[in-house]
Amino acid sequence: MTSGGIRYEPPADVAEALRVQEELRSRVDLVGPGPTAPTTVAGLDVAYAESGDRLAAAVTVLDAATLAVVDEAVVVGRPAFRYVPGLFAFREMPALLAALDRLTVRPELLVCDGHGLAHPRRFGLACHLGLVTGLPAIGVGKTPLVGEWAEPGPERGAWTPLRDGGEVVGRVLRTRDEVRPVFVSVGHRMSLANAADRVLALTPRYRLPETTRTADRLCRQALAAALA
DNA sequence: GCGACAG
DNA sequence: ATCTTGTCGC
Repeated sequence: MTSGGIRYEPPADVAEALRVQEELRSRVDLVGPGPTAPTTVAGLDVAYAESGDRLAAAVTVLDAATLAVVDEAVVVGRPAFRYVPGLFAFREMPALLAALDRLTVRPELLVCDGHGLAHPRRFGLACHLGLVTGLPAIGVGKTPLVGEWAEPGPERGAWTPLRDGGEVVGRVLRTRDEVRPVFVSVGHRMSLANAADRVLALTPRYRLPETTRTADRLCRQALAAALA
């Protein structure tokens, strides 16, 4: 049980969701620095049915050194909120927490498929998940939501700051040579530099972290099985 | 008012 | 997110 059996009620509407973000944002730990050599790292991802009314949320826990999957859990359910940019977390949170609850191993770090601080109100999915579970968390987005940046160098490891409203909210990080960069931001209890290091440690071969790749495969197959 | 907008 | 044809390359 990773979330400690945390209860999580989705908001009734957009106004309430905004109030919840406003209330929780101040409780995010932006100091970190978080684990530099974690033993286990979890990846979280969600797959949706084309009808849009069903989803599968998966969590995979990897041995941080070998990147082998040591635990996993997946739940099929319904989106808890309609998709609204900036309120994305409310959609997947209940299912992801349910999946986390089914883990046997409590991971030392959560790698989320979406942003953390790189969010219009500095409270993206990674912040929300980290805060609710109490675990260190980072966000790895495939496309930007907010901010401006300069193109990082072409080699793996190159990065540039992602800035929004004058503040650095993340890093645009190249995880593979000559491949489109990813957007890394702090979720909870992590420093930005450590978050970027952890992402590089999870991307020995592909653009996206192994954690999100394994979670992605798991939720897709679970959704297909559930719909069959 | 118009366009942008994680997954 | 999901749909979707072809295409380039290991």
